[in-house]
Amino acid sequence: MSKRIEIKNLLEATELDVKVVVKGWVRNYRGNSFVMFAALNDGSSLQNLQVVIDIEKFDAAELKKISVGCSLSVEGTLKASEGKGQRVEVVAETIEVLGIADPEKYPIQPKKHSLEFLRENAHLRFRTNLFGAIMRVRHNMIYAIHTFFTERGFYNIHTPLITGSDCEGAGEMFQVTTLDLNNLPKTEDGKVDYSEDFFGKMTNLTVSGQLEVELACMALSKVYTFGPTFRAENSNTTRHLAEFWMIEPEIAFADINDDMDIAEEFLKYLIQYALDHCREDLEFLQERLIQEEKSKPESERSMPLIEKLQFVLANDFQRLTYTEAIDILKNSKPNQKGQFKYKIEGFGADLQSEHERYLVEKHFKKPVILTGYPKEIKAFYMKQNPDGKTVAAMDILFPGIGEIIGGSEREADFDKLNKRIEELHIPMKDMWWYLDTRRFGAVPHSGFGLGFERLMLFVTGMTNIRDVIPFPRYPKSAEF
RNA sequence: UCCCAAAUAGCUCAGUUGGUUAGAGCAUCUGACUGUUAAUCAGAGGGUCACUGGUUCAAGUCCAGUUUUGGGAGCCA
Repeated sequence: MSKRIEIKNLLEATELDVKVVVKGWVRNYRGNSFVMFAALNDGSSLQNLQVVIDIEKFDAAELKKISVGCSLSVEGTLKASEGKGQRVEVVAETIEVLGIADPEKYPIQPKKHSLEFLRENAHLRFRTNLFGAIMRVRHNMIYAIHTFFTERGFYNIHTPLITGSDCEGAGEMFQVTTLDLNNLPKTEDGKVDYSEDFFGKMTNLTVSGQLEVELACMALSKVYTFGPTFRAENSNTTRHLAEFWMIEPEIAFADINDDMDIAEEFLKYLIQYALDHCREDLEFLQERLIQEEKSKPESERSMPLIEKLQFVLANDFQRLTYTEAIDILKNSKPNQKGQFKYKIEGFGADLQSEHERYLVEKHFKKPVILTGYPKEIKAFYMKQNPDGKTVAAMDILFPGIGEIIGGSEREADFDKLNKRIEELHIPMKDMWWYLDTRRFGAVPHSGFGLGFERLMLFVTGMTNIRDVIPFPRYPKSAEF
């Protein structure tokens, strides 16, 4: 007998009445004392394949082993379905139960489960329609990211996950050590003696690959890093993870406008790719959202998922400066009526998520790119504008997500960068290598960071970031 | 970390002003039914009411602490 055929291919097959081998997991099992029906799924498609089992032809003890969650290998004939719910089905001739799933103990039922329950069973949640769809979309987005950059002459640089610099400034870090925590070597003044540690110094998991990818940029011109990043912030929200994946391109000879152009093109490319390659899964996700929002009043319901994605493609992102945004917010109704928790008084205010949401969801009603932030609220490496008070930073704000991309033109001038580092008292003794990019052949360059799971939230319409990554890591949670 | 809410059967939930033996639907098990679509119908089993302590004649219900979960905030991607 031939090799197994993936269910996706069988469902699309035009040649019927042929012998096939199909393998997968039973999603549903029902019938009567004469004929049983097993809905089989192998992950190749959202759709299940119906396996028809004529009870007379099989050993009763073997059939008894079949239940929801078990794995089967089936040989049979692909036929036009006699029933109404599907085009084709496989009439089984031999069935082997590869692995049983005790129905008293298997937690995934053929019904809707709460996302909380599935998070507690994250090891099994892949076996649901929802997480199958999410993981297929996730894979397609990963592939599209590499395709986008490859097509444009970018090189993928693997930046280190273990870093010896402690001044990246992007958040709290997880320490990496092989020292015996119960018996730490100490220096004469009583501090931990890191010269005894594996790397001979204190090391952490990276919070960003940007500084390293800038080094490669100063030779390869167009580069990107796409890897996991780690933040030890104690943040418990639907938008933060302790371990998440970030895409950080860095482009030589590009200014802040080039940076915005490519960031917008990038996001639109990824959304278009999802629409072109994940249609069935997106339709499923859309339907799920519609069902979920049925309890809400009509005015609070959001645009259907696919329509929302198409809307983003069809419209230019609204570009404006931080100063212009402050003006809009200052004069906005909620600000004047005191409906904002943090009132906008004028230049210098850090925008809170309520303000970003107002701009994106109420005022412009589309994605917004904000530029020219006050230097005080942005990172040290951003290019200082001639006005002496703002930097060439840009944030892309998406509805429902908030900041999806943060980027900037980098300060290429050694003296200006060094002065900023001194002003902020950043400990740069371990960062001599970064400053060398400005000492030797510095060029204007720009880049940005896209939080991959935030993109996934937008594309899938999911609302909790813990549901768009296979194994979420967040405070008090590293079970699976 | 802060604010608000919640934790009852495998799952989703109900449980009145504190008062006999804590309920339902789904799932599971048994049976019925010749093609089902989250099949249907009948019956059965299934509970340390998150944990610890307190108030009370009496606590799933009230109080305190702890843990976990959800929503929001901060930090950010």
